[in-house]
Amino acid sequence: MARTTGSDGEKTEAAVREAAVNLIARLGYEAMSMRQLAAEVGVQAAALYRYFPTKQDLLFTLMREHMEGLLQAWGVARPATADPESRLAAYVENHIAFHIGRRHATHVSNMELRSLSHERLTQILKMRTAYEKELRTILRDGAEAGVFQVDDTGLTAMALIQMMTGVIVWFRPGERLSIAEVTTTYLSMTMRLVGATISHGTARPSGRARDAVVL
Amino acid sequence: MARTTGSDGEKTEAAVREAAVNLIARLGYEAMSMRQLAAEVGVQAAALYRYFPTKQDLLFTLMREHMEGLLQAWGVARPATADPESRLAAYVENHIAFHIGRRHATHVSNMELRSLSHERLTQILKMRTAYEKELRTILRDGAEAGVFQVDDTGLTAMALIQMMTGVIVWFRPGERLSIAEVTTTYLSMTMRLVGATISHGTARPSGRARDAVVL
DNA sequence: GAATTAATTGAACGTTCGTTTTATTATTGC
DNA sequence: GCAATAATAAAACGAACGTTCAATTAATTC
Repeated sequence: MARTTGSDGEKTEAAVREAAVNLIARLGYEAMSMRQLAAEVGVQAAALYRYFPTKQDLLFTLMREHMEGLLQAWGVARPATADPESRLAAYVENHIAFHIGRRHATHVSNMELRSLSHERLTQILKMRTAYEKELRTILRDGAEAGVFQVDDTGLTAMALIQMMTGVIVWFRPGERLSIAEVTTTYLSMTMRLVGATISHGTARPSGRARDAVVL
Repeated sequence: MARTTGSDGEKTEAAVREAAVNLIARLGYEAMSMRQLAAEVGVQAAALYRYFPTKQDLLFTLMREHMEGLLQAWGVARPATADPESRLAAYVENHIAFHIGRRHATHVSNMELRSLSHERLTQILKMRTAYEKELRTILRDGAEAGVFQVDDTGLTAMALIQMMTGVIVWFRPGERLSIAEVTTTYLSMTMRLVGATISHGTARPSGRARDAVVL
């Protein structure tokens, strides 16, 4: 046999991407074989090479598009406000929503970096650094404005991102907590962690509280 | 050739363990071949099977001993005090010190769980859960005593552990920050995150501050 | 110093891997 | 409906994989 009835390049490629994200997230990139992936799509292994020249090209494509999506999502969600607290809240909300919505892809992007060539690793890390820099800027602005109490901007940014991204490790949709509840709790924890004097969306308690949260 | 002069089973096994931790951390379990590991040790691949019956047995041994070490370290560091703040501080300090000291082993234990059989995965997760439960207990005690402000004990415990363990991703000994500095900063962030009314080791500011950090 | 045991080599086994090549069939454009 | 093109199957490639086995030599025991 050769071309099958109803076969369509676009649909096959989309099916390959989706199956690849799921399989790599579950088994790991090295452990997933091209034959396994092909079987999941309902196709022979050779057919995959019409869409991705090598296995690593497939991985890189998934990762690059994930990072592009993350940066784009933040570009849309980023508020016009100068207020650091609102910006931090928007960052947290966008980060959690995006990562919960794409748990598998996030897993792949975080866990399989070592399977990329040096050049491609650099490309992905560049995007990641750009995304993290956005958070550092917010933290620094907040610290300079006196609304955040931050010992070390870089370290705090890393701690926050690790904490937030960690959601995908234990969160399962439909279990005890809803996405909204999780987001609310993480927002509270974030605001306390950076020593914000008020919580986002709450009335300002007129000043006196600030010093109390200073370590 | 056969047995080499000066060969010693104990030394070889120790060398295999050390090389395996480093190689798996760098390349991943699936990507590391037994021949590669043997070469690193300076031995033929067949010699490895004198010490570990299969590749997965090797991985499991590394992980189990890592988790046992973590639980044991906490058993030693755990303070006799009932004071939740001191206990939390001890937990954070022990966690960070242990994980920075064994970055590679931690990497392996966190990233290669999916390469274990179901039965062995269960064993490792049981130990991990026991360790995490210690933190949840501290947080609950603190919340009940009114010295911590915690929305959700389980969620907060996960967030804290993700945050702290994340240190191994970016921390490199000898760079900008010392272990002591990192620990101090993480301790501050932790105490703020849980809404502790005072910081560990600082004089108590006589009460009035507590409400200020409530979200 | 002979017998036993410990430690390792070297070669081989069957399997699976990513990938390439060639042939074949479905779809599309004229 | 015929030519061109798109999408796949089927088979094969050499390389690498985890693992086993028999042979061999070093160290230990008596």
